[in-house]
Amino acid sequence: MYLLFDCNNFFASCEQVFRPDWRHRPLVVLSNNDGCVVSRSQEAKQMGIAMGEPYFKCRERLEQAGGIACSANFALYSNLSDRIMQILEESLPELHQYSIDEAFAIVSQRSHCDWLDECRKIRHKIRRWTGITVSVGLAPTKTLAKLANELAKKKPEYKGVLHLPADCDSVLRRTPIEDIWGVGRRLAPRMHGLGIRTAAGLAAASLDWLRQRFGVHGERLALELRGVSCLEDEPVNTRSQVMVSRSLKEGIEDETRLREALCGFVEKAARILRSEALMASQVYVVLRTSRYAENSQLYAAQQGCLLPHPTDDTRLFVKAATELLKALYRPGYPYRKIGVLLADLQETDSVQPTFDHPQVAPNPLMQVLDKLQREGHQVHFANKATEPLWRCSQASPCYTTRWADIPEAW
DNA sequence: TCTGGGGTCCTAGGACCC
DNA sequence: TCTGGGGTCCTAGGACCC
Repeated sequence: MYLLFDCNNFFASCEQVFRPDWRHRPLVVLSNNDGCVVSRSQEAKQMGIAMGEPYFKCRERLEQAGGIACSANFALYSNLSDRIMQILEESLPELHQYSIDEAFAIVSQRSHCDWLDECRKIRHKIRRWTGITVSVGLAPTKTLAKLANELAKKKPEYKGVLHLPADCDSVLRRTPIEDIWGVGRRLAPRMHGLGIRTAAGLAAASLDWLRQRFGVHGERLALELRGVSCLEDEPVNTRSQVMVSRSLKEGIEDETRLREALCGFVEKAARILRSEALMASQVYVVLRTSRYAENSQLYAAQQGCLLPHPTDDTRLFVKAATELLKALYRPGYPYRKIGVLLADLQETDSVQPTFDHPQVAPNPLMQVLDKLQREGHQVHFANKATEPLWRCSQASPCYTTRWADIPEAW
């Protein structure tokens, strides 16, 4: 059986933990550049503010309702996430974190009633210890556990915990197809067109027919809904790419300013790479104007290159990225997004030496640089932009990760 | 005026191999 | 005139997720 723990309104809830005066009010957390709504309190949801909605479209409504908007504060969210995951790990035999705010546990042996009871206790503990409310779904497959979790969140009568057995046809009949995990904005209309409107309809469809039209993905969806588990248990533990990119607050045409922004992103990406003891042998640069620009002002391009050998040296990445930007850059466009992707990652330990590069080891200069930065020293490559080029107007303090920001109680 | 960032997996098609 | 069969690897693009 799978147990899925998922935090309610996670980013919004994190903000409310340290601001009791923000509870029971419409609150939204904004994406980078204060562009889109990425998390909403219950009250904001009730106002009809949609997930992913551009902030400028709901700003006035929110302000009129006395609501609050915060810029995303990932230092805070990651830290609270770590605390919650730690509680789960201590309480459960096999846990796989799936995202910043959810984790699957795989359990067996005891009855689902025992586990329901256990989940209620864990839920209570997380609430007491972190201030965050989680919902729990229990089911024989991950897809059903997702559905159980959604229902546990929405329907107060379940009090945050729900078990769905393999034969839950009556529930599936009431579940629209677009509410199923793995059915997105493309698949849903296609399925509707073929007469599949509910989860029950999908579960009942012929596997061969689904395979033909939707590939292995469609077949797996149906099996999972029937209670036959067919998704991977083991998450891929080493990532395959590191990306750092931002939308810029204003269109930038100047190549030098773009390069400075890019170099800052390369530096950050390389630091992430080293913090996970990885090396990369491919570098990509992406550059684009606003997606919403008129055709004559629209430009989007991406180009990559292969490095002579896997490395974790920021200087080599900067050199490659700078050359790629030179190749991609076309004058006359107001660029709104730039970023770097490090790919073809390998664990430093398992990189093969070659005749040209017999010594594979973390770059010592980079190690020193990382150490200095960890200690709070400001040491950077001189080609990096010094002013942030994106907006982040109203981030909350880092209550749990920065000494100066620790809240006072009196 | 204003529209995020960072991932994964699958598939089809091309290049190449014996 | 007639031109196989069975593979692997890589990449781009499309779909999904939070």
